[in-house]
Amino acid sequence: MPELPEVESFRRQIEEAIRGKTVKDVEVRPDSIVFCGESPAKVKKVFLGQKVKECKRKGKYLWLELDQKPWPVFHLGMKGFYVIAKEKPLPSAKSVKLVLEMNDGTFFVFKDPRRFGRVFLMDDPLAEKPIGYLGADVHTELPSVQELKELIGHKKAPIKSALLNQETLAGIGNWMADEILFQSGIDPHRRCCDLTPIEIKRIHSKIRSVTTLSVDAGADDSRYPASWIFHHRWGKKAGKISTGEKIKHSVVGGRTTAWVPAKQK
DNA sequence: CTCAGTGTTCAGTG
DNA sequence: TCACTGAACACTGA
Repeated sequence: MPELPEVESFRRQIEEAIRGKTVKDVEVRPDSIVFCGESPAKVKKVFLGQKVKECKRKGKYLWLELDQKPWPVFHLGMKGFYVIAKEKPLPSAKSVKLVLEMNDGTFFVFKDPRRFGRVFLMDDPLAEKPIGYLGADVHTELPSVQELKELIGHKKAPIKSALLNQETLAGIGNWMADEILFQSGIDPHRRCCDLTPIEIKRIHSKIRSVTTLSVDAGADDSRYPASWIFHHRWGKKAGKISTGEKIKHSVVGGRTTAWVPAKQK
């Protein structure tokens, strides 16, 4: 689920559901991996009795600003998600990591079936380790074309790897990178330093449009334009885009990559 | 039964 | 030292 559009969409739902409310009860399901070694008791103490002032995001990280620090910072990993509910999850509910009961009876639930997600406790999320090293957020602080050129123009890595690198730009994941390069008409294997200024300009424009469109669609992929490769990239057998050209799959930047050789040079 | 996957980190290489 | 690559991590579903 979680690339920038999905995380931004969760952020908005979370603000809507629990902003300004106070945490009345906390259930932490012990998991030293997801909670980075913090004890359940400590995690519980961070939330209990605190008012949620804001829910913020940078790249794929999201955090709650509470009355007191430290603040909880979440990363959804590959399969993590949040649920806003009116009822408490049953003890038997699988992959639940954290449940917050707010003072109005709303429940905030964090689930992570694959345990690649993380919860960190931080005093200054924007300055500290993972988030502090992120590049500019492609939704809220997209660099100019010129800045993008300076950021990637000299790199020897494939353009797809550069787009996936969160220290270069924050928020793009596997499907977004493929979508951006598909719409830019650029082969994902191309080295950054071989791209022309015109091509970098095209990539810049598509970073903006793919991000904006998917965020505006609330990360509901059924609302993404029918022309997007997104709708066809997973059917690995005989995959074709809407105009009939064949989709090829290869590995770039360590990730499965879907691209259309007939359209991407 | 085996393998890939909407991600990140870290050891290893040049 | 730096840029880059590939494996490891944990678990589910095809």
